[in-house]
Amino acid sequence: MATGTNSLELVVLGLLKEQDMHGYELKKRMTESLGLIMHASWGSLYPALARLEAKGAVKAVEARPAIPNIPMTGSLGGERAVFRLSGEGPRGSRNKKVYGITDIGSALFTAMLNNDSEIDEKGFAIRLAFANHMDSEKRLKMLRDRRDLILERVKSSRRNLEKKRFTLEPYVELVLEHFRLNNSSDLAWIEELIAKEESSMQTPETDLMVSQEVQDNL
Amino acid sequence: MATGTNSLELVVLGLLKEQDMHGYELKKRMTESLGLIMHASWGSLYPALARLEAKGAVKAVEARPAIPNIPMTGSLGGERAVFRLSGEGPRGSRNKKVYGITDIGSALFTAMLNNDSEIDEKGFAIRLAFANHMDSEKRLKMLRDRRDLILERVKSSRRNLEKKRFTLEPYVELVLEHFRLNNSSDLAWIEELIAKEESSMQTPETDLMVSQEVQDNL
DNA sequence: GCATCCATGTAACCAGTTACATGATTTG
DNA sequence: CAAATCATGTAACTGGTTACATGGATGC
Repeated sequence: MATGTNSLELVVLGLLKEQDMHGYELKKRMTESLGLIMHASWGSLYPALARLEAKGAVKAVEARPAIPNIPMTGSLGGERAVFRLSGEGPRGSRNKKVYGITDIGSALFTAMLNNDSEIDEKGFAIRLAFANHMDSEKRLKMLRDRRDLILERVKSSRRNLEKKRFTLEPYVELVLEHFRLNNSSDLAWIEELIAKEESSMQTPETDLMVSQEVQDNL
Repeated sequence: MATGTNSLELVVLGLLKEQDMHGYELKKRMTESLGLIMHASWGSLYPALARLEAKGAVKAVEARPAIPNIPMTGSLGGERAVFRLSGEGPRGSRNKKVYGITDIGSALFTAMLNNDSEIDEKGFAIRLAFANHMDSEKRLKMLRDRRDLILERVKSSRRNLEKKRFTLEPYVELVLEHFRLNNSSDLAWIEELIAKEESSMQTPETDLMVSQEVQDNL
């Protein structure tokens, strides 16, 4: 069972990796930055958080540390600040349940992100959105898999159209044509990403994303 | 609840409108002609058929009386069915259960097709695919609604990007950019369809919105 | 005569939705 | 102090999925 393909949990973990947040904030942030890609309703977000908490992937923390200008280094193990921070979020804090990601959560995030069995459009977009947390081999593999999948789909559609023994209704033809165009455009985009990825592999040093990843794993 | 916007049922009815079919055939046909747009699994198709039958929207018929225009290789099956069938139930010669659409089904199809509350991408594509069964006013309304929705989405995304107080991860930016491009392309396509629809309507005295837009374009 | 398609269905599960229920805090 | 917004959650439902169970027909 590829039960690890829960996109929402992946996104929650990905956002909590950046900074501690409570549910409401999480959703706001989600729609603000990823709104075009995906969205979540309260009825899915809170249960997702509860599931993650039950797994030990996230845990409630007392307060949110100030938005770090510099990536934190020593946040592990030590108690988070018990004191109120003067310049914190726009609203005061009570009743809020601020979540932070745990080591288990980080591991789960990586596992979900690297889980190859994801195939659908949205899942791909989400994984790609967090692709700076993957190593470039995995990234490349994901891109190539996606390309192959689309290619296969297009080919099979063309095959079906050729051997078709029936007349398509006019609007079906229209929609199909548009979908084919979209597929081509997606394909071109992915090919471009693959090319970029490949060329950047040949100059492995000074890769921002890699160094970020290294930082994350510390 | 039964009035829901069930895409699968809509498609089933739409296909049965063309010709009588049994479940297996239905699915084959579905993936052959609409494969890029949607797909169904056995576990969803057969229950959908059962639901439609329970509603009286489809019923099992003996053989396929069918559409004479489209040459089919299924005449052999028809012969056999006629041969074996005398007092038997609607369940055909083999174990096949050939379905036909009823008047109720036709009405349901129209109702679903004209149901405005549909908003998501797939639902739109499917409705558009069967848009030759809508009258052109409804078609136009659907197209405009879709255009407005995408427009709104793009605007809101742009708004969020402007006021953003956080740094987007690099790949998020990348994916977002692609989604924005896709939205633009969709938008252009829909505008084109709208224009075509308007020009083919040629009933200037009735539709206020059309005349307004025509004025704008002058 | 055995594999492979054709053909129909059920059961368990899954990720998500809408609608509901509740209450705290801020602001005009 | 009322309205809006912030904030968290539950319940019932929806529209699917995969895996399973079964068996007839075809073809090699």
